[in-house]
Amino acid sequence: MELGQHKTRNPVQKRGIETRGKILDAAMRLFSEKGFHNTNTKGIARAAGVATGSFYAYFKDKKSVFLEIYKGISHKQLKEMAGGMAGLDDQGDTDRVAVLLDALMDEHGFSPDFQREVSVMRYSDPDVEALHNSIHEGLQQEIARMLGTQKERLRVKDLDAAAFVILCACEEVIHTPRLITHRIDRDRRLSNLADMISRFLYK
Amino acid sequence: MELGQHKTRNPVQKRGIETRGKILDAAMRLFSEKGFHNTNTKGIARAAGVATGSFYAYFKDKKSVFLEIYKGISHKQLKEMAGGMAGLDDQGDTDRVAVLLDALMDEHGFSPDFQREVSVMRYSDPDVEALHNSIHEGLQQEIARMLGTQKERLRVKDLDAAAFVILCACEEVIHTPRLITHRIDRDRRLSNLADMISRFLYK
Amino acid sequence: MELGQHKTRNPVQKRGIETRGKILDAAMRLFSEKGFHNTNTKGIARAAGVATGSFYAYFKDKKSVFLEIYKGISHKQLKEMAGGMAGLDDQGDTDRVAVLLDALMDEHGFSPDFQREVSVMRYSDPDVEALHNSIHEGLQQEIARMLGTQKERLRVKDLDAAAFVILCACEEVIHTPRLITHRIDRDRRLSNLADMISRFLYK
Amino acid sequence: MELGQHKTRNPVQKRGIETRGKILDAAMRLFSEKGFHNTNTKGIARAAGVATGSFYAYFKDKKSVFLEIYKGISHKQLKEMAGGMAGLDDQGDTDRVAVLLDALMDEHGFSPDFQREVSVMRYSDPDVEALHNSIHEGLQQEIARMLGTQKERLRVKDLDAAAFVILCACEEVIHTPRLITHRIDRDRRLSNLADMISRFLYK
DNA sequence: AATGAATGAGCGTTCATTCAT
DNA sequence: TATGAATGAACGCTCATTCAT
Repeated sequence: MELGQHKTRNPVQKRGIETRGKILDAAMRLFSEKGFHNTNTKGIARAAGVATGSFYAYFKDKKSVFLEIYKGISHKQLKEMAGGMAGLDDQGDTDRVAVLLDALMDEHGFSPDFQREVSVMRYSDPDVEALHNSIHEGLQQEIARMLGTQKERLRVKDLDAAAFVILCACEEVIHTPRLITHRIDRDRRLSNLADMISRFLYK
Repeated sequence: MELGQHKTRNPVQKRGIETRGKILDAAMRLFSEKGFHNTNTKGIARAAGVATGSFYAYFKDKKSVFLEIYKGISHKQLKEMAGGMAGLDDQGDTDRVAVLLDALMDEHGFSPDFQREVSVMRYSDPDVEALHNSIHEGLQQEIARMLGTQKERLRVKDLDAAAFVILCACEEVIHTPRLITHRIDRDRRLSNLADMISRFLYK
Repeated sequence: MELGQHKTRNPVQKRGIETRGKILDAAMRLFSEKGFHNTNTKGIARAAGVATGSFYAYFKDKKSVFLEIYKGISHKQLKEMAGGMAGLDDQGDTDRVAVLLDALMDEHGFSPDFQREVSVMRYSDPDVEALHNSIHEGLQQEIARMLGTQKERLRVKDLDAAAFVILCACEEVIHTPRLITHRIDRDRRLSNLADMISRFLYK
Repeated sequence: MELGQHKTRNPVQKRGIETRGKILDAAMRLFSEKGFHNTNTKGIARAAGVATGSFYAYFKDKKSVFLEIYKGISHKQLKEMAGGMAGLDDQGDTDRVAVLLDALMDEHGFSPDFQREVSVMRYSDPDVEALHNSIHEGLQQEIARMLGTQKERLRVKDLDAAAFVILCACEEVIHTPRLITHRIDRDRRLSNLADMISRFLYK
């Protein structure tokens, strides 16, 4: 029906929808645990408790499951972010930054390992890249919009660019330490990040 | 003689050194263009204009070429960074940040796309991860050391944490736009980044 | 369910069992014709009329097919030998030796060329060696047991050692001429062998 | 000059002859230790202290070294056997059999592991097979000739067939236990073998 | 709709042999 | 003559995908 659905089944019955869901769950678990390239379709099918063939009945190929999982996550992410931001129009500046950081941490909180795999894939796959860019853009706009609500208190003028820089800083600060037990503990990292952003933004 | 050379040829003659170099160049080009997983050894050999067997005469396997390239790049990187920092002990604050950014941009300037591939691989390969972490640590210490020379002018106290946050911010701001023709142009990105760092660091 | 099946398919349906069988047949044919080292997995698959991948669906690797074929043959061998021996408890001495020779010839009769390949492999592969040794031991014990039923007629005392020597003599006499159209014809070879064994064993 | 020398160097100078010898020695050592298939030409050259290219200057290919080594060994073998047999024209029967066994044991004594590798190769390579057959034939004729010198004492008539059967029995009895620490010790094996042969041959 | 057996292109890697120096 | 770098066909094996049942 939809474009890009490529002959895959579009389940409307309860059973089909469940099967589809089981595959998505299994795939997400395996991608997160072992990475995209070390996960194979047979493994996903087995983990989902279905036959290999069923996998291809519901999904065009391995990558399309990956993209679909990512879409789902991002959707939740953006909604959560928007929700979080909405409630703080009358908060103090420091709180705002804290909420922003929380929301972004939570972004990864949903599924840090899967997010990591996205960071990997976005460089080697155009589709993942495109999707990632659009999510990034969405988050950035959300931040910019939030900044727009308190313009008079801000020292920055170029809200879009500021949002971009903040988002980048947050992402990397959040991502990097996942890899190692870092010499600098979490509190020091986050308080410095929050401090940097506050000073940057506010008069 | 180096450890971990695993039966590979260690060329001393001109011809051998050239071949080794041709393979490294080709590998770097292909890794950068298509990513590690989409590059195969046959392809590298072909691009280098040598036979498959020659690849394995000089390198243990695909990954070891990758690591060797990365080692070379990082070595240059750290030296350059240290050099750049050395000359600015009596510069003004803004200049310092500019020089830091330049050095880090240049870091990627060496081979932006390969760096990108490193970011990819560090998540899925422990050796790449370890090497990347040690480079990151080196850069961070270099920044912290530089900050230490002008303590009285700084508002931040935790120099290590500050260095970490700054480095992360820079890396992501520099990396991300490589992927897309970005809506926010380079100047806006960089001036905001510089501004953020300056406000963060200095009284 | 058997141990050592290493992720391989364990077919229960007719189709799968057939495929497995086709692969075993083809492998046996090729091993016999060209030897283990000159037979490759692609060749086995082609000869079996299946894809390379199917080979690896049913067998861990090339060697495991070899061992499985050998196991099958040996099993039949030992059973047949035991059967043949059972029926002759009241036979004359010459007949006994004749029956023994028949059973051992038949041993090879099952698949002389494959047996030859076993003789080859046992020297270079520990698993083949172990299996071969256990078969050899089994045959030897069978002979010793048979000898034990007519002790009073025998001139040999060390039944185990006698069984060993007889078995060796038979094996080599049977094996060797497979290689060439021998100058000494089969009847001369076998009658001398039988004569030697009889004189050795009986008063 | 000679046929089958295929463009290989035919050294007459001392240096060349030495090099050739070093290669033969190294090859023999490696073939014996690791088997033909697990020995590679690079390894032989390295062990011989010469360059890969030199290997091919003196030998057509890997197999031809193998054959040449085997030829050398067999030559010595046959001569030794003939020598041993010559001196015993007036010995008693038991002694004769003992001498024969000694000579054949010694056959393998020269280089048991290389002999083992011959047993392997003769099945898979026609050239090795042919050579092996001609050696076998030579040994057999030597035995038959020896038997011919004491006809009146023998009960066997078909000397050629008897020689064949004896040789086979000896070979296998000698070979087999190389593989395992045998349950039946050497003395029991050999005395039974000698007994069997004596009873077979003599009135 | 669901199964899982079958497919085969493609991978990383080895090594006997050749050839430029 | 001697070197050892270079060659490339061939290997064992994997796995995303298809298709007969």
